[in-house]
Amino acid sequence: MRAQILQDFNSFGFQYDLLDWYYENKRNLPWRESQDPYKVWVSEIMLQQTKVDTVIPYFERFLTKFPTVYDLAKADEQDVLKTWEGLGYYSRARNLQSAVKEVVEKYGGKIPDTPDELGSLKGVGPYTKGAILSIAYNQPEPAVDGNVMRVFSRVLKIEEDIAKAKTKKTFESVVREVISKEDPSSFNQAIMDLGATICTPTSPACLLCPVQEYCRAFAEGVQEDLPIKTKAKKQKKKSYAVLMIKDEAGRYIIEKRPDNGLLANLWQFPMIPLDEVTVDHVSDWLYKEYGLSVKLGEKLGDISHVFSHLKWELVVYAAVTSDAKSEDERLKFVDKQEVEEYPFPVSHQKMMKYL
DNA sequence: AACCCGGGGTC
DNA sequence: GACCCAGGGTT
Repeated sequence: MRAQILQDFNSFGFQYDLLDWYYENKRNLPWRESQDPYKVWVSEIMLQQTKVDTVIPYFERFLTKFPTVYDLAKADEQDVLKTWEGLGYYSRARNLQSAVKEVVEKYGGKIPDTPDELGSLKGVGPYTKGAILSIAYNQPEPAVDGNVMRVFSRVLKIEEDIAKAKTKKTFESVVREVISKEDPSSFNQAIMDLGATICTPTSPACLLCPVQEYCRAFAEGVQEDLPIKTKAKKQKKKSYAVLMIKDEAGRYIIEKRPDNGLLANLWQFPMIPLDEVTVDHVSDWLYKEYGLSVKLGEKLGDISHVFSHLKWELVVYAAVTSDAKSEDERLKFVDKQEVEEYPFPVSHQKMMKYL
């Protein structure tokens, strides 16, 4: 079945030309300055669903703040989230720290180099496991991500839907056969560089491609039609009133989000779901939920924020309270300067201009 | 297998 | 807007 796909495919020629190109053209990236498994790990987590250019400054800051597994293991989670602020998918940061703690406690600080041990760490799935084993430990393991599926769907003209889990397994077995056994680290990184710079999603630069002669899609002129991927559904809309509540001492009220689900453990200005109450009952809702007495002020603005699976429509209001504290554990009264010490989602950073 | 989980860049 | 990105966890 799988052998069929690779029938008449010149794996050795492909490897040679790909690696030859990579050694001459590889990108200089901060996590490529060594093969330190910790740096490779951090970079791979940050790069999940995130472009290289976005990651670079975060990676530099993160490594400065948490240079070793020991530094990250002992860090305060809020501090870790603050360093991750703006990067998105915040569970990545929490899972990473949790896994690093396990590495320190269970493996004496040495990052495992076996598929089973590595794959059992929180946040380390099939892709990241393969990436660390190949890039840091030179093992011929597949690391199949979007780039790999795009490149090989074209080179081998694979027309299965890459959104399906089964298709990903097909690519894993393909890579397992095609990967260079001499330099698997460079091979996997070469495919990623190729996918990012030449074999791009739209208008690939086939005329510059080092493996053009091996590409079945190019031979037939169908490279733009691959990979085949079913479309994502569009976002559900949710509306909230957001209150910038000021107390009589001039402090603002912020709220810690729950420790699971969307934007877990990040902070925000209190939000009132407008599918539950209308704007004129916002302070009633707030009193019921938090025991807080608030007087609604003027409207400050509208903010729209798109996530991968939902869309927030936020209406921001000023508000005042004569309460000076709250029994509710979630709430905190902080002055304007202090707000900056807490990790906020980007949607709420957009309202800081109203402070 | 389907859904949840961010944010930014591009066309 | 729609799509993409060095995916993983949960149900």
